[in-house]
Order: sequence, then C-alpha cells, then structure tokens
Amino acid sequence: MSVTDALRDGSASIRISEGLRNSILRGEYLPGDRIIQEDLSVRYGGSRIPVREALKQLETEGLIKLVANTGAWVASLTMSECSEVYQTRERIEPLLLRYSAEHLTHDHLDELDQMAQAMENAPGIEEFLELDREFHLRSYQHAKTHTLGPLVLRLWNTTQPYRRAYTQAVSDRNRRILHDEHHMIVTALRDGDLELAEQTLALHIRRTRLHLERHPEIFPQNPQQ
Amino acid sequence: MSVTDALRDGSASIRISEGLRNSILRGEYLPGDRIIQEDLSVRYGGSRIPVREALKQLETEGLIKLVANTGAWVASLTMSECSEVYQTRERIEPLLLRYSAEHLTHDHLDELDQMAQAMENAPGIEEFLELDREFHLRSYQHAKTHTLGPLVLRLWNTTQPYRRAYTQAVSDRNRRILHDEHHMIVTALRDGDLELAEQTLALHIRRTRLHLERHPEIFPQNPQQ
DNA sequence: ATAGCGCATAATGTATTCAATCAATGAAGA
DNA sequence: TCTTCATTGATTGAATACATTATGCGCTAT
Repeated sequence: MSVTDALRDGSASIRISEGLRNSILRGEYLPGDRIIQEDLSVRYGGSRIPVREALKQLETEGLIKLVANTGAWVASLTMSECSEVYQTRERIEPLLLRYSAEHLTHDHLDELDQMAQAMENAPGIEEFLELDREFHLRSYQHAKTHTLGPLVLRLWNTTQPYRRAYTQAVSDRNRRILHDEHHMIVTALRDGDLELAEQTLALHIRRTRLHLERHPEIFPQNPQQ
Repeated sequence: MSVTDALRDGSASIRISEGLRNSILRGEYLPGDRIIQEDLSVRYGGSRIPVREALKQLETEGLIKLVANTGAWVASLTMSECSEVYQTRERIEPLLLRYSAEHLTHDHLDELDQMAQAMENAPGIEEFLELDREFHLRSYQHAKTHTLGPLVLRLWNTTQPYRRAYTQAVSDRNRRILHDEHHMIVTALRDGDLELAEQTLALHIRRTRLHLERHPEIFPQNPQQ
C-alpha cells in the first residue's frame, strides 16, 4: 500500500488519532501541553475536520482534555486520580489475564520469560518502560475480548506519562522485586495455576501503586488543570 | 438559558451525542440499526460536521460501530461479549461502591432503600429498568472518581438494550432475589460493613449474568455484525 | 437462468470559508 | 499601583460545497 493509498483511505481521522496517541505515549507531548488544531492539520497534511474528529476520540479515551471554544490539552492526572486507575487495573487485569491464559502456549510463555529477562538488562529508562509495557500487554494479547482488552489498554495509556516519570525514581531493590514478580507470574501460568497468577498480578499492580504514591513530586502542583 | 443559547454553546456535537445516546438507551434505536448522518443533522438542526464528531465519540464509548466510507450502526453484542462486560462490572463496581460509600449519609441510604422498595411495585418493564439503573447509579453517585465512575456508566450503557430484553424474561422468583439483594446492599452499607457490601454487589452482578446467559434468544443470531 | 460487469445513486469523507468565542493586551480611571 | 474594561488577534465551531466511496440495479454474455 502506497502513501497516497493510506491518505485516501477514508481514515484521515484514524491516522491522526493513532499518530497523536503514539506521540503522547512516547512523551513528545507532556501532560498539560496545549494542542492547536491547525498545527496537527499541517503536520498530518489535511484540513482541521479530521483533526477535530481525532481529538474527540482521544478525549473519550481520556488522553486529551477538550474545552469548548477554548482548546485541547494533553490530559493530566493528579496523584489520587492516577492511584484510582491503578486500583481499577488491580481489579480487572487479573480477569483479562485469565481470558488470555487459556490460549497461551509454552512458546508464548518462553517468550514472556525472555522478555522479563531482557527487562533486567534494559540499558535505559525508555527501553525499560517499553519492555514492561510490552511484557504485560503481550501476556494479555491472546485474550479474545471485545471490551476488556481495549479498556485495559486505555488505562495503561492514560497513566503512561506518570509511569515514565516514576520509573526514573524507582530504587534498585524495588526494581528487583518487580522483576521477580514478572517471573512469578510466568511461572504460575506455566503451572496452570490461574488463581496464583491472578493474585500475583494484582499484588504486582498494588505494590507499584503504593510505591507511586510515595512520589508526589511526579504530579502537577495545580490539580485544577 | 434559552434554546438559542444552547444552540450556540460551541457544543453542537455534545448536544447531539447526548441526544443520540439517550435515544439508544431508551430503546428508540435497536442494536444493528443503521444511522444516517444526514438524518441526525436534520433532526438536531445543523450540518453533518458536529454529527460526525458525536458519532466518533459514541463509537469510542462503545455505543456505535463505525465503518469507514460505509456508515454507522448501533453497536450490538453477542452473548459472550455481554457476559464479558458483566464479569468486568463484577470486579469494578464493588470498588466504585467503596469510593461512594464513605460519603453516603443516612438520608442517602434511606433514599436508596425507598428506591429498592419502589422497584418492587414498578408497574411495567420500563419503570423497573429505569429504577434499577437509578438505584445502582445513585449508590455510586457520591464517588469522587475521575475515571472509574464514567467507566462503569459506559459499561451500563453498552449493555442497556440487553438488560431491557432480559428484564421481560426474568421470573418472579429471580425478581424476588434481586430485590432482596438490593436491600442487603443497603443494609450492609448502613452497618458500615464495606466488605459485605462489596461482596453482595459482586454476587448480585454475577447472579444476573448467570441468568442472562440462560437466555441466548435475546442475542442476535449473526454475531459478525 | 445466472454469473459478471458497469453505471447510477446515495451516503460518506474532507477542504474551504466564514462566524463566534476566548484570552491577552493596553489604556483609562480610581 | 491596582483594577476595570474595551479592543484585537488567534483559535475554535460550523455550514457549504465538492470529492470519494460503496451499494444496488439492470444489462449483457455465456
């Protein structure tokens, strides 16, 4: 498929929303940053109409905040809002893992273990962040869900900027525990002990949240934004 | 605020999305129904531009299915997809109830009890459906959440058509149990026993799901839609 | 009769254009 | 010096107009 094909796919808004979403996740835009429609239309080559549709979608996803007649900003969370997302994740990601687990083969589990191992040797923060996300999302990848999978992905996305900031602050000891928990999840899956896998994952998310809550400096001082 | 004020609020897309969402929830559109942009723009008085933005939002909410260059349909769920939503609700609504519970006064609890009582005397299906939704959502109303509250609302919305169909099929005995569970939730809240309230709510949702799964005739035969 | 092709029509996707709104700036007055 | 208010520029909101795509119908050829 050529570039021009992609351009006239009736999907400019999809292209823009995907591009902007990735930009936010990569940290090219930071929480609170203003987004000008015209800038995006120039950047992605088109008019503001599909840009507006993309912004509307990302707002509903929770990545952007729209104020009528005023503008769009990259969404920002307070610490308690971020904590709320983690508490939600703690309850539903184990369920998603359960959905996925029944389709995980030994090859898949080997892959996951290798990823957990690679994460231990991650050279920098971005690589660590990327591998962590990759590990968890891939463990959910085989879940044949209609709502739950996309939902979990959104929760990961809205908290991504804060995970980036937090990763820089995590101590070596906590990092060691985090790796161990990853391996424990894979082991539980390999043993077919879904109950244990669910509980370990829940504890993993819970522990991360509790540590995150000890770093209020990550979050903006003005919560009203 | 006059009608014209509402019209030039810079919020035509918001007005349209709210109107269409309510129409779907009221059952004026059924799952699988085609939606023509032009029709909505005539109905709500405007061009197709804000209509498209509203459709984009409702798609992200899961109420509508969009296919590029083809059209929009009211979203429909298969039985297993609906079951998945209920399983998700079973995990997160107790958490939301916990968030809300700390702000519930005795007056609020009296109100909830009265609603549970009124539901027992509901004259028809629509009233029953409305009161059931009202009871649960009001029990969550005081939760000061940023993500979880809206999330739960979306899950309720996407399953609303099937709850409507299912309500017609529920037996008197099951209805009796349902009312009892409502009262039990209120009682647990009144006793300050959050753990019991959470568990009762989870069981309530679970039981509803198990009964729903015994009525496959509610769901469309062609799951590929 | 039926499968395949092409055209006509309807609906969607987007660019252009103009109107409405907000925020920032600076001047006037207390 | 601080507050208030009008003005202006930048930006968003929406309507119109046009381009593109999909679908259904009839025609033709096998």
